[in-house]
Amino acid sequence: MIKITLPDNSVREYDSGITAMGVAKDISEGFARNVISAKFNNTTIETTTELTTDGDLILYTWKDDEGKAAFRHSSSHVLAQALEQLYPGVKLSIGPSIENGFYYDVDLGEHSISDKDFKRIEDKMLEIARGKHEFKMRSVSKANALKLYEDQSNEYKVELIENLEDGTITFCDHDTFTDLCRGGHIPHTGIIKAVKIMSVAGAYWRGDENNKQLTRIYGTSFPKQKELKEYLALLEEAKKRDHRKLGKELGLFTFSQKVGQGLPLWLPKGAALRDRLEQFLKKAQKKAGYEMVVTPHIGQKELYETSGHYAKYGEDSFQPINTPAEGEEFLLKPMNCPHHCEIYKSGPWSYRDLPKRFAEFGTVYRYEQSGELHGLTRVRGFTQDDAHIFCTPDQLDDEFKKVIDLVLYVFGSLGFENFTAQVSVRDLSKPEKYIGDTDNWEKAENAIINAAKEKGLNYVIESGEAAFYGPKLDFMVKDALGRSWQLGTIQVDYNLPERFDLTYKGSDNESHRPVMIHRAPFGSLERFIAILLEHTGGNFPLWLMPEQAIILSLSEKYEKYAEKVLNSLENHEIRALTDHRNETVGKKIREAEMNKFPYIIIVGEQEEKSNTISVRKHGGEDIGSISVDDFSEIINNEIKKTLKSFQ
RNA sequence: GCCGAUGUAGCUCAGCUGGCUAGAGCAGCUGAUUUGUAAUCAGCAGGUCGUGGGUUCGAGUCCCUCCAUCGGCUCCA
Repeated sequence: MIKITLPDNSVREYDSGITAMGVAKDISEGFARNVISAKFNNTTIETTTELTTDGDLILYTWKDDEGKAAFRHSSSHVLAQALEQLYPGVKLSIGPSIENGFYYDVDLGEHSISDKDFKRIEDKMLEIARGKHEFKMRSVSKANALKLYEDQSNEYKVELIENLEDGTITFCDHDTFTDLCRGGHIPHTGIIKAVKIMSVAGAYWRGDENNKQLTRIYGTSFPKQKELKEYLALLEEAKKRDHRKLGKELGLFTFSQKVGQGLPLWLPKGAALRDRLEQFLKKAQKKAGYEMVVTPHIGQKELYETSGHYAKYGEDSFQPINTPAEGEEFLLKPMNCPHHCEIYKSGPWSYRDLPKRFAEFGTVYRYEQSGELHGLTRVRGFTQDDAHIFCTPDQLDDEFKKVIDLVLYVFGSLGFENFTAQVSVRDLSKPEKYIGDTDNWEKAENAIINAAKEKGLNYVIESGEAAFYGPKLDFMVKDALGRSWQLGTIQVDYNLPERFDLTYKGSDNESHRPVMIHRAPFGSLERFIAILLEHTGGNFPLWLMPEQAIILSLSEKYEKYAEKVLNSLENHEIRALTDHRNETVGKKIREAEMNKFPYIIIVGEQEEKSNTISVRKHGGEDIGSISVDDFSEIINNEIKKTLKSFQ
C-alpha cells in the first residue's frame, strides 16, 4: 500500500501501481473526466503513470495553468504529426507549450508554409485528434534514440539527445507518431476539440543567430470550440487597443517614409500629451531634489570611447558625423549619461554636496535593426525621462529606494497596477559581456535586491539581463496583445564614474569615487505613451487628457452661449473646445465619443435659459443639467482621485 | 539583419484566373437643412495602384530589385 497526499492534505491509501487517473476516479468519476494532467512529488507526470511510492499528488484540469500547458503541449505533438503527414521529410526540433498556445519549430526542407495552408493543417490535426489516440511514454536507450533520428537524418533531435543522459531519455507515442519528449500529456488526443494555427515565423535553431533558421508554427487549441471563438474575439478586441491604430485615430503621432523608419513625428495633440507628462514628472522631480540640465544631441566620438559605449555598440550604431576639420568625428547621442558625467566633472564636489541629481528629457538616437522597429515601443529616435544621481556609496541604498518611490508614484498617477519588477543581473557564465570589477557588481546587485525587498515589490531575478555596465531594476508592463515591455528602469553603475574619473572630497579630505544611478520612470516618452494608450484604450486619466470636454451647440443660435460656457470653463482651468459645425447633435455626439472626449457638454435653448450645461460622460452616462461650478467640482474630484502630489 | 506576409484616394477596404476612361463608404469641398444625446440629404472633387525594372499586343493583376509596414526570430546602451 502507498499513501497519496492530496493538495487539501487529505491522505488516501492505494495499492502500489495505481495511476494518477485511478486516484482521480476514486475521488469522483465526474472529476476524473476533467483531469488532464498531474504532478507527483513536484514532477509533472502522465495521468497514466503508475505510482509506486508515497507522495504528494496534484491533479490538474483545463482550469489550471498546468492543465493548459499539458493540453497545449499535447496539441503540439498532434501538430507535428499533421506536419509529418502533410510535408513528408519535415524535420522536427522542439515544440513546447507557451502562454495561450504552443509552437513547433520545424525544418521544412523544400516545402514552405503560408497562411493559405493553415486550414488544411488544422483539418488534419482535428482528424488526428478525433482518433482519441492515447499518449504513451516509454524509456529509450540513448543509442536507440540516436539511431531513430540519425535514420531520419534529423540533426536537431540528434543534437538534443546528445545533450541528454542515457537512462533519462523518453519518447512519447500516440497513433503512428513518436517524438522525443520528457512528458506531461493529456490522456488522449480526443480532448482536443478546437485548434487554430495562428502564424508562421522564422526562428533560429536554439535561438542563435548563427544557426539555421527554422520555421516556427504557432497554434492554439481548446477543449471546446466556443472557447476558441472567445479567445479569437479577445484578440480582435485587443487589436482595437493597438497604440499604432489609436495613435492614428486620435491624431497623436505619425511616421513618414521620407523622414525615415522608426522616427516618430508628433502631431499637435500628441505633443500636448508629451508636454503634460513632462510637466507632471518635472514637478515631482523638483520635489525629489532633482535639477534640470540640458545637453546637446551630439558628442565627440571620444566621449563614447571613454564611456565604453563606442567599443560595445559603435559598429551597429548610426555612424560618426564628419566635419570639414580633418579627423573630427561626432556621434548622435545614444544615451545621456556621458554628457551628465561631464556636467558632474564641471565642478569640484564635497560629500556635503551629494547626492547630485541631474535630470533631462534627453532625446537619443539608436540604430535599431530594421526588423526590430515596432510602433512607438521600439524606435530609432526617442526621448528618455533621464536622470543621473551621483552619490556616495553610503547614500546608495537610500537613493535607490527614493527612486523606487518616484517610479511607483508615476505608475500610480497613471493607473498602472499590473506591472512586475525585474531585477536584471549578470549572466555569471558570460563575464566577457560585462565591464567593471566583480566586487562592485556584487555590491550593486545586492543593493538592488535589498531595495526591491524593502519596498515590497513583486520581483523576479533574471540573470543575463543586466546592462553591460551594471545591474538594473526594470518595471515591466504588458501591451494589449500580451507582449511584455520594459517601462521604467533604475540602474546602478560603478563603472562610468571610474571611466570618467569622477570624484568627490570626503570628510577625511581624501578624494573618493561616487556611485551613479541611472533612472527613467517612464523609460522613454514614446514607449510610455504607447503602453498608456493600450492600457487605457485611449481614455487617459482626466488630468492628462489634452481636451477634457467638448461643447456642442445645438444650432448657431446658441454659439454665443457656448462660447460663454467655454470661457467660464477656462476660468475653472478646465480644458475644453467648442463644436459649432452645422451638423446634427447626433453626429456631433458620435464624433465626440469616437474622439474619446471624457465629457460632452450640450447647450441649447433650455441651458441658455437656466444658465446651465447638459453633461454626458464618455460612454453615454447622462449627468444631466448642472451649473458650470458643479461641473468643475466633478472634474476636480475625478482628477484628485488619480493625481496626488508627490511626497 | 533573418524567415514569412502585406502595400489600391487623407482613412477603411473592393478590384475573379492580365483586357474598355480603377470602384465604394467615411473624411474633404459646395448647397439645402438649424437640428436635443452615437451617422440629415444632394452634388462635386479626390488615385504616379509603394519604387524602379522586366514579361506581354495589353500589367493594379505575372516575374525581379529596392523601400515601407505587419507577425515572429535575433537584438535592445
